[in-house]
Amino acid sequence: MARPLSDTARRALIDATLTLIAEGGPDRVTVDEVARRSGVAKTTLYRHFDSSADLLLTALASLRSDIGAPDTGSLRGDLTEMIQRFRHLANTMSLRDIMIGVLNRSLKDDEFSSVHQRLRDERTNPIREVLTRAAERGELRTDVNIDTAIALVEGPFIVRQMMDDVIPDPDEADAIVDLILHALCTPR
Amino acid sequence: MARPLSDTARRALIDATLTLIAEGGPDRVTVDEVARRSGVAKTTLYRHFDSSADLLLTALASLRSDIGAPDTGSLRGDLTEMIQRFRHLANTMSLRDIMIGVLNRSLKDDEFSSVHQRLRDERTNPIREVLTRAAERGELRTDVNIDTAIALVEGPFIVRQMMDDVIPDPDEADAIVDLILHALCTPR
DNA sequence: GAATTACGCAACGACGCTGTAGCGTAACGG
DNA sequence: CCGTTACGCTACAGCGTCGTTGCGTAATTC
Repeated sequence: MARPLSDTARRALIDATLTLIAEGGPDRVTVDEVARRSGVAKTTLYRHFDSSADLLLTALASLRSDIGAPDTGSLRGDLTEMIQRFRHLANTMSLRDIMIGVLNRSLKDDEFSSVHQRLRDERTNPIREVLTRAAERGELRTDVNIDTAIALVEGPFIVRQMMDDVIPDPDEADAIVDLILHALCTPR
Repeated sequence: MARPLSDTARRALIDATLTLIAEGGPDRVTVDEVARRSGVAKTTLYRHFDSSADLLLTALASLRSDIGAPDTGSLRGDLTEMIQRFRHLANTMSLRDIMIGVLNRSLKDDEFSSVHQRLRDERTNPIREVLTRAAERGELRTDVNIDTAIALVEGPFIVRQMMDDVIPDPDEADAIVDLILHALCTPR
């Protein structure tokens, strides 16, 4: 009948939430802080979202960490390009805090498991794609399982980022790629 | 002069804390629950420990996740054995919850960073050891950097455990080891 | 055996956070 | 232009957790 929920307010809320997430992961998001930063009253926040979790999950749903699958013509080229994009993404937001925060919440809340799953897919799908193309080109040995190969590719980078809080520099990335290619490719 | 702090109470507290940690990670540890399970009064808990964090850190300090470095004579044998031990450890306690929980706390508390660091060392040191021995035996290519190799070895398992919540079964483990050996070893 | 002090218990205060109530104001739809 | 309803504000209730207080009891040291 009368005044509808303002889309501006909704966006401001989600934007503020995303900013907080990007700064330090989900744990840094509190309704008071979101309200303060967005300039939207807390009461209004609850008119737009059922709960703190609802807001957080909605914001996370619009958090794109997609890295895409390049097609340079060689597996080495594709991997190097993907690592480059990954480095850029990790410099844009505190990817580590986000992953750890989401992971931690997913221990207790299935809704967050889905978010984690989606983030995981956005990371592995491009790897699967470039590996599949490499296989079609005959670059890969025929006895390698694709899922195992994916774990081998992303593993070292996940470990360096999550465990050591270090994003491999280009040199180290090249060294890792070398090892990966040795593992996966037909000897020539 | 008179009655000293009871070592029995202290142990009961730490044991209860460790049990809770093993069950579901640090987040499951609350002073009330520790007091309840240990049968020790909460007031007594605070006579033994400065704070909840103090108790938790003390308990974590006595949490051994050491996996040791086997010496079977071959890199393949060593890795397979280590994976076996890892599987056993992960079945004994909720290793994933612990790692994630510690990691999450380490985002905000440096004391937990040290714990994470120690757990990390207990995991990587054995790998370093078996890799070094493999290098001495001439199994490894001479151009592989040891730290890069470590990341390559543990990466796939960390990913499978932390991200997928799956502990590789022996078959998958073997497949991963095959890839690792292809990456690291001299072609023969 | 006496002095000292840890222990258990129950209750409570403090803190950070989520979510709500009441009310005046202003924006939007008919 | 009028009715409806979102909005902002302030204050507050609720919840889970940590940490404390006061007190009676019992263990341990000298």
